[in-house]
Amino acid sequence: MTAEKKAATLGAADASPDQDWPGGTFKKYASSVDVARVAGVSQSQVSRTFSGSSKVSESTRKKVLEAAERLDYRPSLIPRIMLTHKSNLVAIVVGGLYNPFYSTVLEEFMIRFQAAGHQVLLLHIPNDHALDDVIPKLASYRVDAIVSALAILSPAGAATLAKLKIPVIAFNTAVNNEWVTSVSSENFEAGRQIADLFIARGARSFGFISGPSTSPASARRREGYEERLRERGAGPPTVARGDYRYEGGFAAALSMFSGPSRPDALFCANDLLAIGAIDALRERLVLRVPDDVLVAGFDDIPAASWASVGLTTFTPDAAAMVDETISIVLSAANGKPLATKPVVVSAKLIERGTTNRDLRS
Amino acid sequence: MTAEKKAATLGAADASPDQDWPGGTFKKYASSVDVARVAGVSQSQVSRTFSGSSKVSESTRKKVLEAAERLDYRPSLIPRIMLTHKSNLVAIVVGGLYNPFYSTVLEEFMIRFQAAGHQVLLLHIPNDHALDDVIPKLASYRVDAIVSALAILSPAGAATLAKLKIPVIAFNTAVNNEWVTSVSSENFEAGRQIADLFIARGARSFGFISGPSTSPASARRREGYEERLRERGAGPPTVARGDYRYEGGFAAALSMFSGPSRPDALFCANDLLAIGAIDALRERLVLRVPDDVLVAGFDDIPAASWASVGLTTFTPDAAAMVDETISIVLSAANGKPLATKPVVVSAKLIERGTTNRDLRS
DNA sequence: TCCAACGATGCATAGCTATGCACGGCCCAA
DNA sequence: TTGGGCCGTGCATAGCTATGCATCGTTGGA
Repeated sequence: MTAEKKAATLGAADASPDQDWPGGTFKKYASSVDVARVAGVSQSQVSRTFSGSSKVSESTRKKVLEAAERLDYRPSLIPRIMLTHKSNLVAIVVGGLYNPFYSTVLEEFMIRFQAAGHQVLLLHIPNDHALDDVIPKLASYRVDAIVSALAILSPAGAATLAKLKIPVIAFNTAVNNEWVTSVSSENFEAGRQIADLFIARGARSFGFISGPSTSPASARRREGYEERLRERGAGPPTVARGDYRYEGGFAAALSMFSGPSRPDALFCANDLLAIGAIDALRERLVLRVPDDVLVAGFDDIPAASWASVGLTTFTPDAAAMVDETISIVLSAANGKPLATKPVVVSAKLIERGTTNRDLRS
Repeated sequence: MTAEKKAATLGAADASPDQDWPGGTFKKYASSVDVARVAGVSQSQVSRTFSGSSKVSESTRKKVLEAAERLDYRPSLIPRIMLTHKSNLVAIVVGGLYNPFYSTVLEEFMIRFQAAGHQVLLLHIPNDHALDDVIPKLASYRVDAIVSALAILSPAGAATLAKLKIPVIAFNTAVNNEWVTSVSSENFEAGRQIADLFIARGARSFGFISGPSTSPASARRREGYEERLRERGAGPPTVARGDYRYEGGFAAALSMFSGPSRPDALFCANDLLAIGAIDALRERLVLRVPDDVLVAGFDDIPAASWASVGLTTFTPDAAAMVDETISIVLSAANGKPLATKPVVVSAKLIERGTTNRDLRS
């Protein structure tokens, strides 16, 4: 028993690491040094055993693994982060999870990042003004990249993030600069497609329920919708503002249909708005969908395919968006700025019951 | 310019930290040493400036902050973790986010943990057999606590987690041992309450759609339901197995109502199952809810209060559950085992349209 | 005027792992 | 027998911050 150097040698007297230091510091985990002492080898060999290096003999490996087992040793990643300047941590910033679309995307992200050997640090931001509060934390944990799944990321917010000099991938937002790139679904084209579908179904007057005024995705969907309506010679849509939530769609539809112009086709900036609007039409205004009003949304959340809803909508190919994001993150190594153009993935129209009627017949 | 010790002195020649070392190592962030060099003070004073210690003069503080600004310096938390054995990281393990209840809870957690100065490491586990894969990661990142928001955590899984000697709080699961404690909603009592409600509404024959067979929450809800039915002299409920998803409720209701016994009151282990069942009844079997069948669920997800659904259900007081969990985590310091009994928070019955009919009239 | 007290500063070190380098032993070929 | 690889091992150090301790200069009180 050679316990001369340190007064307290962990594992020499007792195999349990739960003990107080003479100095008063509390030692929670066994270290590679402790394992080395118990196994009777050098710390180097412990490290090499766990890093899978070949430079360790079978007998040593066995001794090390036995000692590690006894001490419940698991190598810490923390020093490695210090040495390599890579934490393998990716931060995902989310605004709200009330929209199932974002839950789905978040789940997909987790699975993919974990498979790629990264861990996910999750941060919540009530509004993008609060971004400044979390910036220091992001930097302090030395995250390798930041994925912003905020519905809205203002240019100012993007600039704040860029100051960190950490690669940022913004989801569904058009901003991009040296450090921020974006991955979005095809919004403009979807707006055009739905206009064509409504017209093909015989609609004459049109409505649009938007997301928050600052949401670029909502704006693009509306622009495509309006452009195509104009091209086809239809009048401009009546517009009401929602907030991407069920209640917003409900209220917006109520006010829109109590006004002078009652559209017979209604495009909503996302599915939650659309479902809220449908409920307002059916349950409060006693209008039939699709017989009186055609309705379409965007996102293809699970509820859109419920039998009682059957909402026509767009599937944004979330898997492809996540794929693109991951590959950008993985290629953005060594702290160099991103050299990526904004990525746009297609959104596929899924027609269901809420547009399944020819209004002319 | 005294740059004798190190060949490459960051900030002495150039204020930008983006440069390659002669040694080849890439330096991504400025360190406190770099700041100290630029500010012309010792590293200690830089550290003290940022830790808010009072032992630093106004002039020094100013010089330090200026230099830090120029170098984009943000103190790293990594060395602190090494010194204190506390990472301020809390891992949240989730199984699936398809159930909006878990999204809501997760969001609540994030907000509360961030407010308490912790960061959230999010992990996804397809099934609790895969727990073993993430255990090493959890240990390697030295998380302070683990919150399991898995719908199901088997005793074996709990034992695996306990081996880590990290406090584990299991959500909605009854297991608990020296390292694992649980926070659940009142399930048994809810089952009893809904039996009383059904009987008060004049129901005669009863049904239950369960979650996965291994879910303790589902089992408890059923037990309370069956016990109270027995006490009130009603026959045992017809039971079908679902999987906590909409599709499972839909299929279970179809099969149950194509069988010999058609219940006129149906309790489902969660809201998604209930909504699936309602859609099957209304859209496929052309039965009316609540006129022909009363239906109730559990969780009070947002869709439960949609006008088109109006589902009678139980609100599990997620806020209280999160509160309890957080306080357990915060009190579980210094690697000591938990000394907490399982916590049970109440669930409040919310009656809506799907039970709003007296079947006798 | 002298000493105590205090405020500010710098030095040195802990904390843990990965890895370059040197060294010792061994085997094999010449 | 000898020398050149080669395998395995240990030593020493980088990486960054917090903090106990010693030092130094200053101020205030006796």
